[in-house]
Amino acid sequence: MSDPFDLAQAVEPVSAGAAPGGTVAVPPYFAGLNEAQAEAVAITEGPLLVLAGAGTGKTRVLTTRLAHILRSRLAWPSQMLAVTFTNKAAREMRERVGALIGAAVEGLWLGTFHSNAVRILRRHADLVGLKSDFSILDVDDQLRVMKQVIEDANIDEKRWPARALATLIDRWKDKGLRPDMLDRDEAAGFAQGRGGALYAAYQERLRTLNATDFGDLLLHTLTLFTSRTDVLAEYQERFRYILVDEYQDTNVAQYLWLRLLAQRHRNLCCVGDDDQSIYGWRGAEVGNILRFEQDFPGARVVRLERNYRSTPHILGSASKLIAHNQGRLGKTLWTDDADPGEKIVIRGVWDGDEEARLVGEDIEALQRAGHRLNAIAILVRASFQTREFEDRFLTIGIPYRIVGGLGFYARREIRDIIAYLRVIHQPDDDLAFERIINVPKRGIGEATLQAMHQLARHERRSLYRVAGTLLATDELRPQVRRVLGELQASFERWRAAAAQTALPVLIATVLAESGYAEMWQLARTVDAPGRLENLKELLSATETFETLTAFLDHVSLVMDNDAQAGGDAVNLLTLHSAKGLEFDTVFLPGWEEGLFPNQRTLDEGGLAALEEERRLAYVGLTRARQRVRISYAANRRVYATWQAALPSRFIAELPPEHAEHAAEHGMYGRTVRGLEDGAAATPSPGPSSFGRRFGNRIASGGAVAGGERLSGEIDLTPAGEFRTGMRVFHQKFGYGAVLAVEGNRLDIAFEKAGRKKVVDSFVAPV
DNA sequence: TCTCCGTCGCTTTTT
DNA sequence: GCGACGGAGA
Repeated sequence: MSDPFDLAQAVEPVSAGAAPGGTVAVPPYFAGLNEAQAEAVAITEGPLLVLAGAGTGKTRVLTTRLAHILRSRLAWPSQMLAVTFTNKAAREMRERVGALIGAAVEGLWLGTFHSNAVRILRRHADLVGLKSDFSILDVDDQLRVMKQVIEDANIDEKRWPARALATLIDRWKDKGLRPDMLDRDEAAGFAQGRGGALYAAYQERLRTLNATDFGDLLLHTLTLFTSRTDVLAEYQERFRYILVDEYQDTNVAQYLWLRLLAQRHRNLCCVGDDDQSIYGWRGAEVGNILRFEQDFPGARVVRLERNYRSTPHILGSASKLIAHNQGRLGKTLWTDDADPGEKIVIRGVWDGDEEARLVGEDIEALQRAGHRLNAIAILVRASFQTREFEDRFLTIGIPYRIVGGLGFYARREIRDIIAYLRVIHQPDDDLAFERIINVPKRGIGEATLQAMHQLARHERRSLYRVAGTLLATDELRPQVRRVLGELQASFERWRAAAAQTALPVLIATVLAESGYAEMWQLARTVDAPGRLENLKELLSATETFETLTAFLDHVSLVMDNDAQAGGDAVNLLTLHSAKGLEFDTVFLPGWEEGLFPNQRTLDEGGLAALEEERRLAYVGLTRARQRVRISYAANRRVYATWQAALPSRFIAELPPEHAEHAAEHGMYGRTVRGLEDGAAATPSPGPSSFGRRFGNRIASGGAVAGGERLSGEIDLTPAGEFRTGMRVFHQKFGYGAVLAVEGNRLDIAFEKAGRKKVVDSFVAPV
């Protein structure tokens, strides 16, 4: 692997600032901060790492710090950059800072890495080969492009799936690596050494689409900063103070990005907790936070260790557990709470059904004791685990909500209609156009699309434009031509209307005139009414947007999980999406070897992966304010078959003085006998099916399909070589003679098919 | 172009 | 055990 820090080496290290630090008078908003918190707020100058343990008042410190800098007139809002990972976190911060200092938050650069990057990139898009109205692809689009690239390279997509390539490329982008920066070993990682070439082809394709994916937003800004020092200098000068939340989750690209921006003023404050780094599998580098003091010489480190959230028993358990990890910066959470609270309860159960039943009973008991369901959460390792609980809760009538899951904008009907809007906004958005060209069904099928693609590639124009050309020919069947013509006419109409129509009205028009709404009205599936509901919801959600562009930007960046506020309900969510949240009562089911820690993760990532799993357990425990109930089942259904399972190793890492096994049900005992019946006697159910398949992919050799792609010769036909009288061949219409040439359109008398107008790229001279 | 059927593959997912 | 996807046939 090449040194991911190549880029950094081109950059001066951020040196120690002579930090004046501290403030003179103590402003009122310092009241109530503990000593460490106050320090984290007051040290405004120079690099600062705030190690904020779970429940130590991190958000409060962040917002107070922001307010403090603004109040002290150290910087104008427009000179501050505050970066979060989620839109939700950004929103919360904006609200809380707003509450502290009022309207001055206007002008603050507060947002996610991605939204801040877009803001910069739109201004300078031309410098990295994009137009400023570039579109931001979501994962689906990304995958579709990837498939095209793989297909174009004549690689068998079965053997080398687009998914895998996408992951590979994403990881490169996470590291800040452009195609030209890969070293040989890395580039050879896919389809017998063609990974690097495919990456380059993919980037090229995105450029012609005037599009970026998520990783590009950062990568392109990095390119911009390193290639144009004048632009970089402008932003370096502007951002006097930079604040970063959840620093343990930054990837290399983000690190480099921050490092470049912070270079001038050196006032970079990063807040994070190495023990809560759980996104390594997505390219996050715990190393960033571990290395902070080396990266930024002279950095100060403040530890927030006083916990205001959990009971001593919970804290004691969490601390003991996480102590099993190596390579931590080390913190010890403490609380001066005199009441130790309830011990953590650990329960072994027979199977998933019993587990769900038990949790259900507990919740009912809590409910009777006056606890609110909103304050109860069930945190699972994998989302499919929620199903058993849902089933049970439906049966016994406990209201619940799934937190996370498919976000509003990820739903099919919403994506479809957004595709319509994207085409209205940017007719050249091929991916969007392709998505809806036959939705609802118009009879425009694969064959038509194929022809359009061929022509589009040949003429280097978009599908939408090409459609216009084809409509003037006999290339398409009359039926298809009519329908496509109507569609295009509709788009022209909508586009003309877009400028002076309110967004909800525009969308309603599109829904009605495209037949899309009707499609769902006629559908007699169970989900149809819900989808129509969602579309209605979209209408009201768009009311607040001034322009179509503003809305589309919002959509690409804010794949918000609409906070299903609702009434009082139990929360079902994954451990990953629980980070940053807290609940009175937390249930942690499924603590079994193979499931948690997850076997596949272990297979792929070894010790580092195990430690990340442990951090996940730590995150789970520290979500709880008052009580934690852990459970493990002796038998777990994995896909079709029953697997025997052993308790998670993490259970043994919980200290008996803080965590106790509930009285034996006698149920778990049966397991052991069950085990002897010949099922796997090894601890983990996992490695059997999971890991192996991945191995196959690497082991098996040749791709290659090739040969059969039609019409290489047609693609190669140079333009303008047709003359009147020339004899030609057309795939569909057969042989004929050219009667007239009008630009790229030919008027041809075919021997069998009669007189037709066709596009020259579909015709070969003979 | 649509529909039916067999095969494959199965974790987490802030943007 | 289930859904997504691709190929074959109507």
